[in-house]
Amino acid sequence: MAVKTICWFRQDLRLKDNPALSAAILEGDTIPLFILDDETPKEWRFGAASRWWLHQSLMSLNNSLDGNLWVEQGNPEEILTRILKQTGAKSVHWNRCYEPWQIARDKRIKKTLTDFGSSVQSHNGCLLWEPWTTLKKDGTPYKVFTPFYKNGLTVQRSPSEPLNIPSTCELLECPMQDDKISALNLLPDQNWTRPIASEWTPGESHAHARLKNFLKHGIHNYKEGRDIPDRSSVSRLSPHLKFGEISPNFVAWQVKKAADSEQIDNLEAEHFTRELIWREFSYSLIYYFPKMTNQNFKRDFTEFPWRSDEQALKVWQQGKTGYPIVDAGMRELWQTGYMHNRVRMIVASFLTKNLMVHWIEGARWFWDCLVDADLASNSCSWQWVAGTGADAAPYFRIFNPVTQSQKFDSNGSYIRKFVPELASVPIKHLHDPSNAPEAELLRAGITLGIQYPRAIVDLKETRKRALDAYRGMREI
DNA sequence: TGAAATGTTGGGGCG
DNA sequence: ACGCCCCAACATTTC
Repeated sequence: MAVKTICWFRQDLRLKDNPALSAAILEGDTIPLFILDDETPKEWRFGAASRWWLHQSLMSLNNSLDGNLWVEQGNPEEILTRILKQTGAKSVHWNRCYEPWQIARDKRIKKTLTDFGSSVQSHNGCLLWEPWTTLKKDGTPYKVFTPFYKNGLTVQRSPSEPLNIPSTCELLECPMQDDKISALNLLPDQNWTRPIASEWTPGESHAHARLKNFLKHGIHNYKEGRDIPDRSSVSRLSPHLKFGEISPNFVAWQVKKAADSEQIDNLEAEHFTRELIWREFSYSLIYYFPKMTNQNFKRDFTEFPWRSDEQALKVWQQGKTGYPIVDAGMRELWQTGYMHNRVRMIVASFLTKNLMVHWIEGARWFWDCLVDADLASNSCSWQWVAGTGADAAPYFRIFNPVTQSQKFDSNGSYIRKFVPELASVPIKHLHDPSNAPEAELLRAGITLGIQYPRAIVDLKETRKRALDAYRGMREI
């Protein structure tokens, strides 16, 4: 009788370049398993957009596996033990996860399964460089990005030839019904009005298509174009990476290949790779500083007088701040489950500095809305903007949403797309309608406070307020 | 992967 | 021709 083994899929919903899957298949008849984990801490359960994505991604994976994906919901420790018993499988493979609660969970499961007599092998399918390989010479983790990046490029492993989709895919037939994925209840209810589905197609093949398209078009102007929210110069691979529909190794490998063969410019390739390494840096940070997800990395911010302003938070969430670039970003997020990176920085600066609301509130809202919500990237990036993080922007670096808007959405097309009520406002006043002459707005069909809100705060005043608070905190 | 305040320079208008 | 002022353009400092 053939050896049976389990490949436990978690955040690696793909066949290509999947070390755990390849290892399992090499070992014997493989049971591809996904578990919707009951143990995920409540505050980090997926929001509706991510659940929608997960549903689609599982359907796609199941399809690639000829309908043989085993799908379960509950406590993975019990489920794995049960399946081992039930099938007589003798080993389990998975790709490592790095969130603090996942590490604790996996450690426990490994012990239980080993005690049970099964072998357990974990693999690296989610990162280029695992945290324990990126330490400084003195054995401590990097807290600054640039040295992390530079050292990494010279010392860490280069992307390796991606693993192929196992061709001799011996899968154990799944005994369950077809609607097992639907039974997870990941899809939203009837009131769902967000046009996420028209914006995105989850799944491994679309992840590959997106990368291919990016390497053909977007990357050629990446260095400049990545800051223009209305231009398609960014890869938009983030949700695919988050669910592991594509591996960072595969992405880095393709970029390197294209650069080596001079299909793309070296400089553009570097800038894009740099962003991939930011992701690695974030993973290293939460691995060594697991409290980053809930607490300021910089301890001197402990006493910072964040304002608890429910009303302001709500207005920000709804995209009704009266600053068009902020509102456009927040509405893009709500409607599409995504926000362009430049705009993420602008809205985050606005929330944490102009409104002086704690970054954790912003992180939670993003977590709820984003299809690419990733605990490491989300926590570290929020802390970066707020000035509380590792190698963060200094607190006094406060974005002016009007200036940023003029600079990066100079023709206003991003604003007009997501804040359609302002479509007829002439470009001269589009970035800051609250300071436009009443008559000009009226001609565009806008009365402030009716069709579009008046700015909720004064930029100059709130900037000063934030700086004073920052100074006050430092003097303690 | 800022912005505002302040400082410096240099050209042009003008008496 | 010269000094003076204005101010844009750029540089530096500060938050």
